[in-house]
Amino acid sequence: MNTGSPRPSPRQPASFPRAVAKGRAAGKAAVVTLAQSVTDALRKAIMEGQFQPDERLQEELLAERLNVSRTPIRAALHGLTAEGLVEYVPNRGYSVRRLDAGQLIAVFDVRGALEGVAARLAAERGMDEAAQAQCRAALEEGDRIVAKGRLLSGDRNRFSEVNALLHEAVLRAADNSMLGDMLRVCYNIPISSDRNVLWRDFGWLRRSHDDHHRIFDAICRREGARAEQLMREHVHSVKLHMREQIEGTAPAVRA
Amino acid sequence: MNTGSPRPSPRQPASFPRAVAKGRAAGKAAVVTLAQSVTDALRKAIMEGQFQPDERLQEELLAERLNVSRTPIRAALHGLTAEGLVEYVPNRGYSVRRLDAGQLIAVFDVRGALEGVAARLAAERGMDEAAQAQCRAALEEGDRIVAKGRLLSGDRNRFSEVNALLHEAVLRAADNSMLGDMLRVCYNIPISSDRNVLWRDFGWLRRSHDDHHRIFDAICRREGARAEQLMREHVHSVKLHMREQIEGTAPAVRA
DNA sequence: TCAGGCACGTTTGTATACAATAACCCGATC
DNA sequence: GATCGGGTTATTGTATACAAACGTGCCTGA
Repeated sequence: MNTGSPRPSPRQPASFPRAVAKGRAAGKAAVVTLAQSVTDALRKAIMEGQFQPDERLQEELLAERLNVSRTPIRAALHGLTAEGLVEYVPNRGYSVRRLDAGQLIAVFDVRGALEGVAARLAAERGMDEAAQAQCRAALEEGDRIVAKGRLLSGDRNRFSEVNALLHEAVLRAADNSMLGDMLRVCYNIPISSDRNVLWRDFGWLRRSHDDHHRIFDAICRREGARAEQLMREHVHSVKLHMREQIEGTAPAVRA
Repeated sequence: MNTGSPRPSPRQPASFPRAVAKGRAAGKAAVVTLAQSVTDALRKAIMEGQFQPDERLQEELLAERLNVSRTPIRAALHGLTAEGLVEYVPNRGYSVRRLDAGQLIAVFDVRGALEGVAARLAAERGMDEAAQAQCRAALEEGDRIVAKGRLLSGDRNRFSEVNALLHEAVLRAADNSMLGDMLRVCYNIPISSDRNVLWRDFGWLRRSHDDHHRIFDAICRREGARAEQLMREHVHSVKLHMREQIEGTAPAVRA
């Protein structure tokens, strides 16, 4: 191998919203390829609403902004299309997918069905010790939040995390990779993600937390049908809550 | 792992389209881009079993075989990864996804949930005239097949088509694009596709057809819960049937 | 004035060249 | 004899050049 020739490799860590972490510059080398970094960066940008719905995502423009070539951009857009965040028309390119309120709500029907099955499978298969421990810890954390009787400042985010931990534990216990893949798609829909639920109504939060307790109980008792039923109702209530929010606060849905 | 020679490429997929239809030369102009043609060709090849599970899909090799460059190949492989047909490891490339019997069966749990919701939504929303007509035509076709009292030669394929038409009509009536996307993924799993169900057991075929009648009836009566219940049981019976086949005929599942 | 068409520019689609990473082979060393 | 290390090779990752397709605006002609 000739090690003599100078190689101009003028790639700089670009900044889009942030820099696409490439190389092993910052901490973890978790991200292996540029295409993945770009995918993550774009996903984040879209989820954060940095692009308008229906806004065109021109390859060259994005490439320029992220200081990479069009190749990883294309790969990322392709992937995001599969994730449902982006739309694609042959010879016309990519654009941010617009989801009207109806479609958004419709996602919850899918989520309800999938998470319901996950709960049932978790109950039928049984949770291992680690998953049970994770659930118990999450539930206790939730208990502490609810016990305060009102919503303090940081509690919303913490309850979101608690919520995520529980659903994730159920999903893992279900041991069905396809289920996981599909639910990930649901979570990636910007607004339908639980992370975006405004846990501002304390009463509703408490009810939601109670759902969690009952779902965990059903799973531990190996009552599959009940677990499924509870989980579906749980997600359904999120759907209703979300619909209220959408219909109430008009411009909140810019997706 | 490598038994013998360092580069084992002794096994060539017997036949493979020598070249994908480039441009709009052949027949339909339905396919617009090469990448899509390649995706379709590869999907078909994988579904037909022209590649072994876990077999590596090397970009250059495929490019050579299909007479295109690596670029559309990469796009196709990326897409097929999202579809669940292909696995990807960074810096290692793509390979045909191996699904063990368990995972295969697990797909039906997902399908059951999704199609169940589709049936419920179809019932709640109501079917338009066109969809109803499609269903009626399909059901009558099925009636004719069942009326014969036994399975004639071409009937298996025709019943598969009837089956597909019905499920598709329900899906369209559900009017939930995400549901459609996800079910498409399920259908693409090689063996789990209904098209691969061996409709050899006439009694089972008749029962399946009867399910179809009842599901359609429930949808027409706008009985959402019943439609969902019936559809889930319908898919569940396919799952059981499939499991029997897998466990019975050993080598049928080379997955 | 308006319709049609042609030319141009922009943007995507594909091919190819090059860089980087991971597997492999072989030899050296403990 | 087994393991570690360097060098080699095969294969993927990225960049870039070029071709094709679509949209646009101007020009022409009736």
